[in-house]
Amino acid sequence: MAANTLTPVTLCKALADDTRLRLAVLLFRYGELCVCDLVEALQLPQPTVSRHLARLRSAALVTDRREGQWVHYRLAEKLPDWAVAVLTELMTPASTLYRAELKRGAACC
Amino acid sequence: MAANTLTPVTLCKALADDTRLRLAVLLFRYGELCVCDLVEALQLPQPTVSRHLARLRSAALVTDRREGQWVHYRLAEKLPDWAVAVLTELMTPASTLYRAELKRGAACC
DNA sequence: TCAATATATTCGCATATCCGAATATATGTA
DNA sequence: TACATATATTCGGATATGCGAATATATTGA
Repeated sequence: MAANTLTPVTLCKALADDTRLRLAVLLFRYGELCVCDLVEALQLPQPTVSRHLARLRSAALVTDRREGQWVHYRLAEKLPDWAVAVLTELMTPASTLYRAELKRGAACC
Repeated sequence: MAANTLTPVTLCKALADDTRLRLAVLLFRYGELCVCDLVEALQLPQPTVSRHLARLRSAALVTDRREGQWVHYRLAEKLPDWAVAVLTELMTPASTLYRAELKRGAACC
């Protein structure tokens, strides 16, 4: 998957899936999270989460950072202002819909 | 295509295509437009435009109104606030990208 | 080096999406 | 009624997407 420039359509495609939007909600709210946190929060198979994270990464929406055996994901720092604004506007309705919460106590890393 | 409730993912899917985003930009900017205006503005085959308008309609993002032989489309009036906000934030980058303009003089209706 | 843990990738399949081409439907007018 | 214009739908094929299952890779620690 080639790294894309973030355009409005690229962003919409990236968020046009429940799993990826839930991931975006979690990263937006919690900042940086490792894959195991996200797997735990979404209650989905790890390969599924990894594949969707790869999509978000190839859309230039998130970046990853390896730290030992863990890989931490976060929203890209260089996101254009409009992208941050769109994400911000999506957060409230998406959060209401998904009620995604991290079980911080059960964190694996 | 069954009429959907507008959710964040539904909205993103609806806008996750260049043609549909361009249609949304035009309707956002100009209010109400007939299909022939949109066909002229986008320089795309009429069936293509109609199909994408149908997608926007089934996403509950636009409504149509027949007036004689013309069908006028506009953004739905009952859009949730968050959807209007998302659209608003997408307008500037999308307009810059597409530079979609209506040739009002050549309007067909 | 071997085993355990965390993460990513590949494969095969079902379904969705997009498009061009052709056709169907609706309205207005002669 | 017949024809022209505006719009919608259908069809067939190419490509994209999402998923479960299996497997590969990377890191850590014994």
